[in-house]
Amino acid sequence: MKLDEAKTKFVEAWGTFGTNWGINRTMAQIHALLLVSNEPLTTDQIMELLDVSRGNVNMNMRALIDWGLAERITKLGERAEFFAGEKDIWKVAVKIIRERRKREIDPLRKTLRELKMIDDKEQKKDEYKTFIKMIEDIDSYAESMDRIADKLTLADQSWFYGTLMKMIAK
Amino acid sequence: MKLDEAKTKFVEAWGTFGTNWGINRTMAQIHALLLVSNEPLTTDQIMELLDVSRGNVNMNMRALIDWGLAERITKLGERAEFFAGEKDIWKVAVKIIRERRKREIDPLRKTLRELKMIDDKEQKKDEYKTFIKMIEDIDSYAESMDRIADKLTLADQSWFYGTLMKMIAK
DNA sequence: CTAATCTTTCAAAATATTTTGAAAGTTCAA
DNA sequence: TTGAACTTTCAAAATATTTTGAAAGATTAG
Repeated sequence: MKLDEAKTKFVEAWGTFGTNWGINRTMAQIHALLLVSNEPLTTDQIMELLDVSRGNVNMNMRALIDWGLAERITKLGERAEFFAGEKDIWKVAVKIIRERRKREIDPLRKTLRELKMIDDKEQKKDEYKTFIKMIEDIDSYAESMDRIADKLTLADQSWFYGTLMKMIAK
Repeated sequence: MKLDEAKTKFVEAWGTFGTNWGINRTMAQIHALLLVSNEPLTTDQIMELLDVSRGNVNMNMRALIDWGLAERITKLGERAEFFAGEKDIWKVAVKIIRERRKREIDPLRKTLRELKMIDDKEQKKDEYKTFIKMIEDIDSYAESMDRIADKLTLADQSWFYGTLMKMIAK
């Protein structure tokens, strides 16, 4: 396989994987494109390379910037904006974890807290106890995941690959 | 809030969260319904309670059984099949992790392996080195996640809440 | 065997999500 | 100012996913 071919395949594949973890295809493809590009790219270049519309690039670039996965670059003497991708895979991973946590864990825990507010008079029932036990089990698990996500997010790479992975080792 | 009200809210909420982690709404709602039901339910009961079609219940029940989140129950003297949900939240979590790993990590690593097969003559280029470095960084991170998922999946609850969480503790 | 009861399938319909593209908005050099 | 170059917005179109429901397939009691 040629290098360029591999890069193209990478962009396509990253787009597909993105959809598996809640990132839309174009957003993931733009991100992949920035990852394999040596130079920052303009909106027009991205439109051309991915064959998508201007609006699509614009919206998804904003999302990428919002996630911290891309940044705007202005070049002196150039009118158009350029975009560069975060190339440090560790940082990319941390940012993705952060967003997923925000979308997947936080709202879950919020809802669980609300569900615990049940009328006093019903609290004698066995059925109540079973229900609350389940809610609390879920929340306890969610809390653990939250802590793990937090730790991973703040940790540095060497703690992760060293200390943590040694502990996890088979 | 009344207990029944809370249960209904839980079913609705679980449906919404499901979609955030790649499970469709009905599948997650059926799962939630089984979680809050004291007795196993029939297809007709689920149709009635969730107000969805027979085909929908049937397809999503199969998926739940496939994931190991529900099981078929036959009652002596009853013609219809009943379904019960896995109530142990720890086991539920383990099964969800297993499926997500299968969908999110395995195919990624497979693709990355394929992308490394680049023509010899291009391997001198700096551009090649940068690309391969990135692919390997991603794979190394994916491998770590894979190991963590594996460990979590095989671990027992006490190791998770005890040993691991102590290590992660802030 | 037959009919009643229950389960499964899948093409078509409904719904949800993503993408387009043209118009409006902004910025800046002249 | 003006207008060229660029960015943003968002309603409508395209696409993807989920759901329906009726028909076909199984199973069992009689």
